[in-house]
Amino acid sequence: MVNIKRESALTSEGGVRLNGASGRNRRNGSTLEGVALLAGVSRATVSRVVNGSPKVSPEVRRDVEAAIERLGYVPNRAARSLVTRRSGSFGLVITEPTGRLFSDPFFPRVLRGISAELTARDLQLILLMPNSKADVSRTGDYLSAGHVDGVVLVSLHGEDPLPARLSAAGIPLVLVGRPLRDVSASYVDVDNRQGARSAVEHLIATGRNAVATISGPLDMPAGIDRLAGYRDAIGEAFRVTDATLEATGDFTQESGAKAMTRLLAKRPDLDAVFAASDLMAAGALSVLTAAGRQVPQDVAIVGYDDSPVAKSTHPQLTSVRQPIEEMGREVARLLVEAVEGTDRVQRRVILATELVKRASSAGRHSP
Amino acid sequence: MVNIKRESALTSEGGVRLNGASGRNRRNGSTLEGVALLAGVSRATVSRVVNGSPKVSPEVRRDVEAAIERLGYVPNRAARSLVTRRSGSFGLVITEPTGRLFSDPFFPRVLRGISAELTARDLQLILLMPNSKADVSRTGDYLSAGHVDGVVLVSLHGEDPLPARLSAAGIPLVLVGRPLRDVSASYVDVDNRQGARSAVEHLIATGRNAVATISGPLDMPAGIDRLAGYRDAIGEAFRVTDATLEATGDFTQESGAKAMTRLLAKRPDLDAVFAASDLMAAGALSVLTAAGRQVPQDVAIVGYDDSPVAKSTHPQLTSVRQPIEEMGREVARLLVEAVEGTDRVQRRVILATELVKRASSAGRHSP
DNA sequence: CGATGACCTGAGAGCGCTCTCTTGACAACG
DNA sequence: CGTTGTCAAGAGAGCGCTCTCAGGTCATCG
Repeated sequence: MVNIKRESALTSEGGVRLNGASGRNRRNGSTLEGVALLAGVSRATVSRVVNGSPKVSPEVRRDVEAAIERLGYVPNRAARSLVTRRSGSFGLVITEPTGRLFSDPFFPRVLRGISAELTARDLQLILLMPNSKADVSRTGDYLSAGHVDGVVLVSLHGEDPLPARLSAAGIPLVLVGRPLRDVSASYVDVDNRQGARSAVEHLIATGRNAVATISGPLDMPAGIDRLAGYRDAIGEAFRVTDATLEATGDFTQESGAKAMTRLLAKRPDLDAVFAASDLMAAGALSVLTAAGRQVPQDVAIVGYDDSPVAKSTHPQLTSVRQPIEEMGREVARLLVEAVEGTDRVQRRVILATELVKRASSAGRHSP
Repeated sequence: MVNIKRESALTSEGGVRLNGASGRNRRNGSTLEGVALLAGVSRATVSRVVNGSPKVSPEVRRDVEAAIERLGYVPNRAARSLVTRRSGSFGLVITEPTGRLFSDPFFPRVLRGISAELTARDLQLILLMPNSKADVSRTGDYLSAGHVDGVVLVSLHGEDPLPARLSAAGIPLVLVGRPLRDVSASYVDVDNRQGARSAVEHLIATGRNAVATISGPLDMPAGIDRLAGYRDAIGEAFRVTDATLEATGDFTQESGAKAMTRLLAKRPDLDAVFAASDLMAAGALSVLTAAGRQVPQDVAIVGYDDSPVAKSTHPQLTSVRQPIEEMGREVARLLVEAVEGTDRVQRRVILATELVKRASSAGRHSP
């Protein structure tokens, strides 16, 4: 009795739906039930077809597909997600207030990489940009509530509470960039150390003897690693590193200019500078020019990031290019693996950089 | 009988859940049912409390809230969305292949504005960056399927099929930036025309007589409007505009340099340039310097965007600053209104710009 | 003092989907 | 010829939530 009543109600409803949108908010009226009715099969069979189950006979499959096509049926993600407990979406958390995020195209490029990979797999990216402490907490609530299948964290600061919270909640997590503190999560990074090293080796190879550096902030992995790479190259070439050739900035142009001023005061004999960002390199360049040093004749400069700024200075900056899109793709791949696989192995993927040579580091005696 | 059985089953399940995660994938075991059991009320009442219904007595509300707190209950969005037919999320579509998206911080800033506004309302942002024609089509499928409550479109190109498709599907739509073709959707834009006009008026006010412009591409609203603003100011000051003072670029630095070369050839007497982007201004600056013109003494320059590049040139560029975050916030507000309200009125919101004066346009005779 | 609201609260149906379990058909086997 | 196995397809029970209706409790009023 109950069954019959239910069925008939559904049948008539199905009919209504076929005629177009019934209630408000009903974007696409067709449901599994409607398709099943039209194809003359059960809901379960339609579900099998939609999800590509192998145990459906070819004829039935054909009929069902025709019905789906005719009704323009699209599965309701909410309903599916309710039972599968998978949302088909990933959270991307950006906690960078301003700074790097806005001063170079790093962020959109990572995004594009991640997005490309997820789109290909029919997965969605949910963007979260907490602005305040309260926001961070809410973001944590949201992510822990199981609304996403996994999380990408960008620009992790030391005291960020999110990684611990998420891994406690058992949510797959991948970081963009090596975290400062050791957190139990996979991450993808570019080889900052090797990138810096190759830049400095290039300067040395073109005949520079007093190679200074303007490092990034030493509380950020990118700052630390690029300084380490600089020291690697210097140490290998000259056996010793020299603190008077090192100054610290914060990746901004002003900080680069100030650091350059300090370096010139300490070491008027320097003949090359490796800056850990293009912006700092640009700042250094303006100070050098103002001080009457010719670039690259008197002092060579190499920047980092290969950002648009590198091409807007005069002379244009030699710079270290990073495979940022690829980094994003790799992050997405890692995350999907973590969600689908059962192993909880943490992975570290480090991508190689490339030195782009321009006028600012041309050899002393070359044209 | 059935009821009792059902209740008891749930009770025992509830117990299990209290002890922690039961099955895999169960992030947070507590449900409305569990909270109701603990608080000694019905599911419906808990639902009322959660959704802030006024018709709940203070004592009951207190009890329920305590139970929610104790269980760490978080509503399941999928279940809610299944019945409300609202997803609580908006799609953000970016169809810009490279160009502007990566050469200035416009995009992250808009994003931040949108995100701030949505986060405050507990709504989610789903990012979609179609890379190919096929991607665009899939994106359209996704958005039309009712998985989002509304859509933001950024950087609309002329032949983009999305607006028509979405408005046909009845999905609220807001555009970032005025579209080239007239589409039936609300949009938010900055006042490109007035921004350009004020820049040129500034040049004229500081004694320049032959003010040239390097416009953006004339198939983009930003390019068209900024040129119109230039002509407004010139027309008003001199009664006529002069085509020999106009050259077209594509917002990039190289195009700015080339346009400047052309302008110098046509009008060696020019004493000011308004470029429709900072990058083009930077390109123009390098050409002028190479040609032996002093900036700002011989030729003044004003850029547009107030991007980091504006501060990296020498001299630094006067530029038109746009309220980009605010633009994002406004977009989000419009969209939320469109979803919640019943009126389908299209709105156009135009935000004012601000001229940031720097050395590149200092008066001819000032220090 | 019974009737009338006003106000809370509970019962129950269902949103659209997945997935287990069962059924039914048919072939192969002893 | 009965038994067993195999495979396709259906029945039905939920997933967790919202929302309509119905009921129950009081204070208020004629």
